[in-house]
Amino acid sequence: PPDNSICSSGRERLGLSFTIDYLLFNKGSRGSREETPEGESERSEEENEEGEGKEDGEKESSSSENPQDKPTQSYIALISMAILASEEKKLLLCDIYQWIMDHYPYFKNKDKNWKNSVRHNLSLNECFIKAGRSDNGKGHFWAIHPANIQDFSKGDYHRRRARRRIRSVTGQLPYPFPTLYPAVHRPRSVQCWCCPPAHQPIGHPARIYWSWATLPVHRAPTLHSFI
DNA sequence: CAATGTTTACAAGACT
DNA sequence: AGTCTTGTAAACATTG
Repeated sequence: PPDNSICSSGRERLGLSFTIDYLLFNKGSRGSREETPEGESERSEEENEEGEGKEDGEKESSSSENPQDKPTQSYIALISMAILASEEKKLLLCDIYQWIMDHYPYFKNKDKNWKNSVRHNLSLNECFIKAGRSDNGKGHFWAIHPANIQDFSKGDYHRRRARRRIRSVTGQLPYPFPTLYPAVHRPRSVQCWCCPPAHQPIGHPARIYWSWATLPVHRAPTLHSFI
Protein backbone atom coordinates (compact mmCIF):
# COMPACT_ATOMS: atom_id res chain seq x y z
CA PRO A 1 0.00 0.00 0.00
CA PRO A 2 1.31 3.45 -0.80
CA ASP A 3 2.31 5.73 2.02
CA ASN A 4 2.13 9.19 0.60
CA SER A 5 3.78 10.84 3.56
CA ILE A 6 7.10 9.14 3.17
CA CYS A 7 9.00 8.72 -0.01
CA SER A 8 10.70 5.47 -0.69
CA SER A 9 14.17 6.84 -0.19
CA GLY A 10 13.18 8.20 3.17
CA ARG A 11 11.74 4.93 4.23
CA GLU A 12 14.81 3.19 3.10
CA ARG A 13 16.97 5.56 5.05
CA LEU A 14 14.94 4.88 8.12
CA GLY A 15 15.11 1.19 7.69
CA LEU A 16 11.43 0.99 8.40
CA SER A 17 8.98 -0.82 6.29
CA PHE A 18 6.06 0.97 7.80
CA THR A 19 5.28 3.72 10.24
CA ILE A 20 2.76 4.33 12.91
CA ASP A 21 0.79 6.25 10.33
CA TYR A 22 0.59 3.15 8.33
CA LEU A 23 -0.80 1.28 11.26
CA LEU A 24 -3.32 3.96 12.06
CA PHE A 25 -4.57 4.62 8.58
CA ASN A 26 -4.30 1.32 6.87
CA LYS A 27 -5.92 -1.03 9.27
CA GLY A 28 -6.78 -4.34 7.83
CA SER A 29 -4.13 -4.77 5.21
CA ARG A 30 -1.36 -5.50 7.59
CA GLY A 31 1.50 -7.80 6.91
CA SER A 32 1.62 -7.39 3.19
CA ARG A 33 4.46 -4.96 3.26
CA GLU A 34 7.69 -5.51 1.44
CA GLU A 35 10.71 -6.36 3.49
CA THR A 36 13.17 -3.69 4.43
CA PRO A 37 16.66 -4.01 3.09
CA GLU A 38 18.08 -3.95 6.59
CA GLY A 39 21.12 -5.67 5.27
CA GLU A 40 23.72 -3.85 7.30
CA SER A 41 24.25 -3.60 11.01
CA GLU A 42 21.92 -6.34 12.08
CA ARG A 43 24.28 -9.05 10.98
CA SER A 44 25.01 -11.54 13.68
CA GLU A 45 21.68 -11.19 15.36
CA GLU A 46 20.16 -14.61 15.34
CA GLU A 47 17.27 -15.23 13.05
CA ASN A 48 15.15 -17.60 14.98
CA GLU A 49 11.91 -15.90 14.20
CA GLU A 50 9.53 -18.72 14.71
CA GLY A 51 6.74 -16.54 15.94
CA GLU A 52 5.87 -15.91 12.35
CA GLY A 53 2.33 -16.45 11.33
CA LYS A 54 0.46 -14.98 14.25
CA GLU A 55 -1.45 -12.76 11.93
CA ASP A 56 -4.33 -12.09 14.21
CA GLY A 57 -2.36 -11.47 17.35
CA GLU A 58 -5.05 -13.00 19.47
CA LYS A 59 -5.33 -16.68 19.04
CA GLU A 60 -1.81 -17.65 19.86
CA SER A 61 -1.89 -16.52 23.47
CA SER A 62 -1.25 -19.32 25.90
CA SER A 63 -2.48 -22.00 23.54
CA SER A 64 -1.28 -25.44 24.38
CA GLU A 65 0.35 -24.79 27.73
CA ASN A 66 -1.31 -25.33 31.04
CA PRO A 67 -3.05 -22.05 31.79
CA GLN A 68 -1.67 -22.09 35.29
CA ASP A 69 1.91 -22.28 34.10
CA LYS A 70 3.85 -19.13 33.91
CA PRO A 71 4.03 -18.02 30.31
CA THR A 72 7.41 -18.41 28.70
CA GLN A 73 7.08 -15.06 27.02
CA SER A 74 8.93 -12.18 28.53
CA TYR A 75 7.14 -9.18 29.91
CA ILE A 76 8.29 -7.24 26.90
CA ALA A 77 6.57 -9.77 24.72
CA LEU A 78 3.37 -9.77 26.74
CA ILE A 79 3.13 -6.01 26.82
CA SER A 80 3.88 -5.75 23.14
CA MET A 81 1.30 -8.31 22.21
CA ALA A 82 -1.28 -6.47 24.23
CA ILE A 83 -0.49 -3.18 22.58
CA LEU A 84 -0.33 -4.59 19.10
CA ALA A 85 -3.62 -6.34 19.57
CA SER A 86 -5.33 -3.06 20.31
CA GLU A 87 -7.15 -1.06 17.72
CA GLU A 88 -4.93 2.00 17.91
CA LYS A 89 -1.75 0.28 18.92
CA LYS A 90 -1.72 1.97 22.25
CA LEU A 91 -3.08 1.00 25.63
CA LEU A 92 -3.42 2.30 29.12
CA LEU A 93 -1.59 0.51 31.84
CA CYS A 94 -4.78 -0.92 33.24
CA ASP A 95 -5.70 -2.25 29.80
CA ILE A 96 -2.34 -3.89 29.48
CA TYR A 97 -2.96 -5.59 32.81
CA GLN A 98 -6.35 -6.68 31.61
CA TRP A 99 -5.16 -8.05 28.31
CA ILE A 100 -2.49 -10.08 30.03
CA MET A 101 -4.93 -11.46 32.54
CA ASP A 102 -7.44 -12.25 29.84
CA HIS A 103 -4.93 -14.15 27.77
CA TYR A 104 -2.77 -15.64 30.47
CA PRO A 105 -4.85 -16.95 33.35
CA TYR A 106 -1.66 -17.52 35.28
CA PHE A 107 -1.70 -13.87 36.19
CA LYS A 108 -5.22 -13.88 37.48
CA ASN A 109 -5.48 -14.02 41.22
CA LYS A 110 -1.77 -13.53 41.46
CA ASP A 111 -0.32 -10.96 43.80
CA LYS A 112 0.59 -7.62 42.37
CA ASN A 113 4.24 -8.28 41.87
CA TRP A 114 3.77 -9.01 38.22
CA LYS A 115 2.10 -5.65 37.76
CA ASN A 116 5.13 -4.06 39.29
CA SER A 117 7.17 -5.89 36.72
CA VAL A 118 4.96 -4.64 33.93
CA ARG A 119 5.38 -1.06 35.06
CA HIS A 120 9.05 -1.60 35.52
CA ASN A 121 9.36 -2.85 31.96
CA LEU A 122 7.35 -0.01 30.53
CA SER A 123 9.52 2.54 32.22
CA LEU A 124 12.82 0.87 31.69
CA ASN A 125 12.69 -0.27 28.11
CA GLU A 126 13.14 2.18 25.31
CA CYS A 127 10.89 0.15 23.12
CA PHE A 128 7.88 1.39 25.07
CA ILE A 129 6.90 5.00 24.74
CA LYS A 130 4.17 7.13 26.12
CA ALA A 131 1.58 8.11 23.58
CA GLY A 132 -0.51 10.80 25.19
CA ARG A 133 -2.46 11.09 28.39
CA SER A 134 -5.51 9.06 29.07
CA ASP A 135 -8.84 10.76 28.79
CA ASN A 136 -9.27 11.07 32.50
CA GLY A 137 -5.79 12.50 32.80
CA LYS A 138 -4.61 9.64 34.90
CA GLY A 139 -1.79 7.79 33.30
CA HIS A 140 -0.63 7.56 29.74
CA PHE A 141 -1.26 5.51 26.71
CA TRP A 142 1.64 3.22 26.09
CA ALA A 143 2.77 2.41 22.61
CA ILE A 144 5.62 0.63 20.94
CA HIS A 145 8.47 2.58 19.52
CA PRO A 146 7.89 2.62 15.78
CA ALA A 147 11.37 1.31 15.21
CA ASN A 148 10.30 -1.88 16.93
CA ILE A 149 6.86 -2.42 15.56
CA GLN A 150 8.00 -4.48 12.68
CA ASP A 151 10.06 -6.87 14.73
CA PHE A 152 7.58 -7.07 17.54
CA SER A 153 4.67 -7.75 15.29
CA LYS A 154 6.61 -10.67 13.91
CA GLY A 155 7.18 -12.02 17.37
CA ASP A 156 10.78 -10.94 17.57
CA TYR A 157 11.24 -9.23 20.89
CA HIS A 158 14.97 -9.20 21.20
CA ARG A 159 15.87 -6.13 23.08
CA ARG A 160 19.37 -5.74 21.88
CA ARG A 161 18.20 -5.45 18.33
CA ALA A 162 15.34 -3.28 19.43
CA ARG A 163 17.62 -0.86 21.12
CA ARG A 164 19.98 -0.65 18.21
CA ARG A 165 17.14 0.05 15.89
CA ILE A 166 15.78 2.86 18.03
CA ARG A 167 19.14 4.51 18.21
CA SER A 168 19.64 4.15 14.52
CA VAL A 169 16.41 5.97 13.88
CA THR A 170 16.56 8.74 16.44
CA GLY A 171 20.24 9.00 16.97
CA GLN A 172 19.57 9.20 20.65
CA LEU A 173 17.36 8.04 23.43
CA PRO A 174 13.66 8.31 22.77
CA TYR A 175 13.03 10.76 25.58
CA PRO A 176 12.25 13.47 26.12
CA PHE A 177 9.94 14.35 23.32
CA PRO A 178 6.95 16.56 23.85
CA THR A 179 4.52 15.09 21.41
CA LEU A 180 3.98 11.51 20.62
CA TYR A 181 1.60 10.05 18.14
CA PRO A 182 -0.63 13.04 17.56
CA ALA A 183 -1.09 11.70 14.10
CA VAL A 184 -4.72 10.81 14.10
CA HIS A 185 -5.89 13.89 12.25
CA ARG A 186 -3.01 14.20 9.91
CA PRO A 187 -4.09 15.53 6.54
CA ARG A 188 -3.52 12.98 3.85
CA SER A 189 -2.04 15.52 1.54
CA VAL A 190 0.96 16.37 3.61
CA GLN A 191 4.08 16.16 1.61
CA CYS A 192 6.91 13.89 2.32
CA TRP A 193 8.75 15.01 5.41
CA CYS A 194 12.08 13.80 4.26
CA CYS A 195 12.14 15.81 1.06
CA PRO A 196 11.41 19.41 2.02
CA PRO A 197 10.81 21.96 -0.74
CA ALA A 198 13.92 23.31 -2.31
CA HIS A 199 13.44 26.80 -0.94
CA GLN A 200 13.32 25.55 2.59
CA PRO A 201 16.45 26.18 4.60
CA ILE A 202 18.21 23.02 5.53
CA GLY A 203 17.70 21.96 9.07
CA HIS A 204 14.66 24.13 9.47
CA PRO A 205 11.57 22.04 9.14
CA ALA A 206 8.81 24.00 7.52
CA ARG A 207 5.90 21.99 8.62
CA ILE A 208 4.78 20.05 11.59
CA TYR A 209 6.14 16.62 12.06
CA TRP A 210 3.45 14.33 13.17
CA SER A 211 5.50 12.15 15.33
CA TRP A 212 9.11 12.23 16.17
CA ALA A 213 9.41 8.74 14.86
CA THR A 214 8.96 9.98 11.34
CA LEU A 215 11.84 12.37 11.49
CA PRO A 216 14.54 11.73 8.97
CA VAL A 217 17.67 10.14 10.25
CA HIS A 218 19.85 12.95 9.09
CA ARG A 219 17.97 15.51 11.08
CA ALA A 220 18.06 15.06 14.80
CA PRO A 221 14.72 15.78 16.43
CA THR A 222 14.50 19.02 18.31
CA LEU A 223 11.77 20.74 20.15
CA HIS A 224 11.10 22.85 17.09
CA SER A 225 10.31 19.81 15.16
CA PHE A 226 7.12 19.46 17.09
CA ILE A 227 5.78 22.94 17.35
C1' DC B 1 -5.03 7.21 49.10
C1' DA B 2 -4.50 4.34 45.12
C1' DA B 3 -2.84 4.07 40.60
C1' DT B 4 0.79 5.17 37.88
C1' DG B 5 5.57 5.94 36.68
C1' DT B 6 10.77 6.06 37.69
C1' DT B 7 14.69 4.34 39.54
C1' DT B 8 17.98 1.32 41.86
C1' DA B 9 19.60 -3.14 43.29
C1' DC B 10 20.51 -7.83 42.76
C1' DA B 11 20.58 -12.54 40.97
C1' DA B 12 20.39 -15.95 37.40
C1' DG B 13 21.00 -17.02 32.64
C1' DA B 14 22.11 -15.95 28.07
C1' DC B 15 25.07 -13.96 25.04
C1' DT B 16 29.57 -12.24 22.93
C1' DA C 1 35.27 -13.39 31.47
C1' DG C 2 32.75 -9.62 30.84
C1' DT C 3 28.39 -7.83 29.21
C1' DC C 4 23.62 -7.90 28.49
C1' DT C 5 18.85 -9.42 29.41
C1' DT C 6 15.26 -10.56 32.30
C1' DG C 7 12.62 -11.02 36.47
C1' DT C 8 11.86 -9.62 41.01
C1' DA C 9 11.71 -6.54 44.85
C1' DA C 10 11.41 -2.24 46.70
C1' DA C 11 11.83 2.79 47.55
C1' DC C 12 10.20 6.82 46.04
C1' DA C 13 7.84 10.49 43.12
C1' DT C 14 3.76 12.05 40.74
C1' DT C 15 -1.00 12.56 39.86
C1' DG C 16 -6.11 12.73 40.18
